[in-house]
Amino acid sequence: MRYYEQQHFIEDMSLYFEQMGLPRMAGRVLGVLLICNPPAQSLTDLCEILQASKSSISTTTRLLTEMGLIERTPSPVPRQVYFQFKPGGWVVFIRQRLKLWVSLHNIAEEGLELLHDQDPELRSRLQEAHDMFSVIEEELPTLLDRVEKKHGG
Amino acid sequence: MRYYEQQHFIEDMSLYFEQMGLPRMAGRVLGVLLICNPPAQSLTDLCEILQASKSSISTTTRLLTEMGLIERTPSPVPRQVYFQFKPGGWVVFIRQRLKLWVSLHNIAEEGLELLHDQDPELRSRLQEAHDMFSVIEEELPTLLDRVEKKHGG
DNA sequence: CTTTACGTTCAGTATTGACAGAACGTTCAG
DNA sequence: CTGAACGTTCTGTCAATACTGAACGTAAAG
Repeated sequence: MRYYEQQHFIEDMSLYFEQMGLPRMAGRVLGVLLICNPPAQSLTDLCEILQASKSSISTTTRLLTEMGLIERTPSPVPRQVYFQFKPGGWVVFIRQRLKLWVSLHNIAEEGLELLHDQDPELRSRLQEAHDMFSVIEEELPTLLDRVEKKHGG
Repeated sequence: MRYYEQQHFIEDMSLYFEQMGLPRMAGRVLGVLLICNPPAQSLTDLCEILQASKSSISTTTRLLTEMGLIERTPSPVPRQVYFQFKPGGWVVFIRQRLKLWVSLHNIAEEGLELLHDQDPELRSRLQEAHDMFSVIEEELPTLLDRVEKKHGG
């Protein structure tokens, strides 16, 4: 029976989201939408599959939509909202996380201003962060563009 | 007065850690250890500066030590434990976060196994994740090595 | 026009986890 | 040997938040 393996996958996604500081339910919903067949599921379907309330599924789908990981699809049934994984969603997702990473870039600058008249040895603590995120901020987007093109083309 | 700007910096670090799904206190302690002079502070000092309890500072320093962001230093005073920012800590930190990112790589593989007999169109949802993290996992470490050498050498 | 099914939003509940306080062990000073 | 200062660990408490249930609005069906 494949059911338990599917459940396991969904649980892993849940755990992943938790470690990223995101709601577990978002991981579970995304987990379903990554392995389900057909790929589009209605909100009611998701409630059924995950044994969760309409409200939590509704708010979760909204979150995932804002994150660019899922999208609404034309519904085959009137009055039902269908969702599916959004192609290219992973790149958007990582771009957002990257943005979070490099926000430390600004904080490091803020700190360096505080230490502007201090010994370079003291400033190195923050200089290190500043330099690293400069490199990452510069290089990673092009790296992601490469991935994007590979998939899109 | 520079006090308020320092407080602002510490609060920004706190917020940053929160967004990364880490304890705020860890951000605050690190914030202090990034701008303090002298760079090494005792646990008692940190309690004083942050107006926090010994217990929370103690657990937080342990966490930050495990994360490779701070380290204990030889104490100038007996029976007191001194901490400072650990040179190269930022790279270690990002390496750990990267590890978290690419753990999705394994989850994607797990999912692809579930869909091994399915249509490629269905598998593309996970294939996209798998490919992206492959690239990141391959390229980012060398990028970080570059940063490390720049600073270390 | 009425009823029903669906999704959204709001208020309430439960759970998680961050932090404080207390108790303990250890080490230095007197 | 006694006492005090320090750090760690354990337990309890409080706050944040994820999730549920109920009320509401809406649109289709009969």
